[in-house]
Amino acid sequence: MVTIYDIAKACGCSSATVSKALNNYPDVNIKTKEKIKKKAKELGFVPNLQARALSTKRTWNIGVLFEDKSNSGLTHYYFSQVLQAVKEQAEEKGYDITFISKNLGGVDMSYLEHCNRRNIDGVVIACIDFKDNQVQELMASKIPVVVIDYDSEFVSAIMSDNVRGLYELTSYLIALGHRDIVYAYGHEVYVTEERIRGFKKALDEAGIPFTEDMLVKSRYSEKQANIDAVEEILKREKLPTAVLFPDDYAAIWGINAFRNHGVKIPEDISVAGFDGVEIGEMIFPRLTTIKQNTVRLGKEASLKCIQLLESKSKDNTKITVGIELIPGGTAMPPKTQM
Amino acid sequence: MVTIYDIAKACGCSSATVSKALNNYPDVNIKTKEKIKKKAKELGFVPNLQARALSTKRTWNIGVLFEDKSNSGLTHYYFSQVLQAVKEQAEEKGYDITFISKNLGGVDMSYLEHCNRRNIDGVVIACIDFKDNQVQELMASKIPVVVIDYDSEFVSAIMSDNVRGLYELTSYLIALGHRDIVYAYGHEVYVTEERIRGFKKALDEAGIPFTEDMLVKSRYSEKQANIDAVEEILKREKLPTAVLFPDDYAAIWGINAFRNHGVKIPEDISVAGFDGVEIGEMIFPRLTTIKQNTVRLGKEASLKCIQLLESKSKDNTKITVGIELIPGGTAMPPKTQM
DNA sequence: CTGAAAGCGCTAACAG
DNA sequence: CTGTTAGCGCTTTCAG
Repeated sequence: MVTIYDIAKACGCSSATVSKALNNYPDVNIKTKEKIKKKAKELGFVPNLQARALSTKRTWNIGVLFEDKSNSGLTHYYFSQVLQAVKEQAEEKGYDITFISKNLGGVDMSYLEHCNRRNIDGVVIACIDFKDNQVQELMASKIPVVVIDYDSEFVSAIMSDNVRGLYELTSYLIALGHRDIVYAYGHEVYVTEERIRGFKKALDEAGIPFTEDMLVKSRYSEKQANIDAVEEILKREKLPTAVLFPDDYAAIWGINAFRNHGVKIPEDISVAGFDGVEIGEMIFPRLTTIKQNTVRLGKEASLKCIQLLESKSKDNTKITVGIELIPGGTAMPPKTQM
Repeated sequence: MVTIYDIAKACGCSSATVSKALNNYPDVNIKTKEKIKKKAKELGFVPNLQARALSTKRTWNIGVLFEDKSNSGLTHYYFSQVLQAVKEQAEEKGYDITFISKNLGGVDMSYLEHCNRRNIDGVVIACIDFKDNQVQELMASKIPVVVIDYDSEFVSAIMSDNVRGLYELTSYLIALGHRDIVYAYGHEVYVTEERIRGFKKALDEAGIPFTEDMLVKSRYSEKQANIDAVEEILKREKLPTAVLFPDDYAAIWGINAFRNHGVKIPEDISVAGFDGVEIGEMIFPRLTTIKQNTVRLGKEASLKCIQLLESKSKDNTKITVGIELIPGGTAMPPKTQM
């Protein structure tokens, strides 16, 4: 391993000058600077980030906290896209990503402790359960934090326009002629509340009275929970003409469950998802859904996090990212059975 | 931030003793050890890994190099599963993951340089293009390296039994009665060569003469390339009765392409994929495929990497992980048209 | 413009 | 069993 001392020796100057030259400080003779840089390249010098971090208190590392209840981790159809965007944007700015987890190495350790051990410069949080004590602890810490799809007084947040998402989707179905719509909603978290709000708003505007049976409890990203939801719905005397699922993944299994019971989609029941991930395009007919802008969500989160950590501050800026309705073949006008 | 000096002061001992106590060295009085540990917890001490790394030359960080030609990154249906397993296993052993990339922060930087900057302890490589100079450079470096699905004299490798995968899949189709089988193969890399070998072996054993038109060039994980492959096949005078695609993702778009041309799957043509990821279950009928054991691949890679880095060595152990045939509704006996 | 020196937080001989 | 000391590699005053 070649250090700045090796370069200093080779150039006949001090390590301080080498450091300054390599970091492009202005107060170093242009000639010596060039000489040092040349020599550094020649010797194959690679700066040691640990050493640098020790003296600068900057690791150029951004923590990413992502845990979902279904435990899909990196394989999550929706979040993997967001994470990819977070990562790409961070890398573009020179930061590496470190996943924050509990129980590292069998020792259990809080998220905050993990962050502090690694001295990450900031954290992006995208998880389902923001009520988790450890997540709260992290948000309340001195570390710059950006959350995705959560609303808090204390941290910066990037969010999808969830209210509008469900509002547009529901309005679209209503426009198709549906009135008996069921929303199989996901885990009871902030995002879900927002979506339910959008759902009700659309009904309200269309003059359709909201009744409790329009809401069925389900779960995000969980196959069985959605199959169960379908079975519950099928027990009803009067079936709805449209069912909205928590996400695209859920919708696909929901559709399959309906079909296994002989219910035709979209002929008998219209179905829609949420997220707009590629699996919605793989099935036939294409899934009607709301596309979330995962790339923007991720990039904005990274950028905001970097902005915060570079100014060593925290704030509670909110950035809302738009959504887009994607009509597909799974939602059609209801059969006129009158 | 509380340091070992703070603890030392509070306990009336030296920092050296604190360090030893906290690291469970045997040569420290059990009483003082307990006192120190208690005090450390009390003060909320969190060790600084950068500082430790600087003196121990161990960062407890494993690099993960993953680049595929389709640039899907973390959103790759197959690799995200492998990565998740690598990550989980690494974390269980106390290691964090760092993604290795080129062009960090706009500056272009080789994979090796990225590794050296971060002083990662070892690397797991799972990429398509092992011929890449930078990948080769990394494999040839002093850093312990484990590759997934590649064969090299110089590094340890974990691989799926690709030969057997295509052998079993092809044999299965032959057993169903197919003789006119086309393999739309992916990028021309090691894994592909292996699979083609398995394909030919199966034909050979069944006494079916191999002809060049049984092979069609396609690409892994790329929608358009596989649609193109389908279109090329459809131009033929005599259609095959079965088509094998590079992976499940490819197979799904292949099936859709066939259907868009009025070709019924599996009635007119049988189709199979490779990988065994969940999307194969989402479509109807379920995709016939070969399931790769992504969890084992990932875990073994992590474990091997850790074993190497802990012994500060490199070797060229090969571990082969089995595959499993998953019959699905996309492959049926061919229509008897005689 | 250059360099000496101290320090970031921790570990690792080596004495005692 | 405990403490002194010298680094690990880099940055950062502060003199010169």
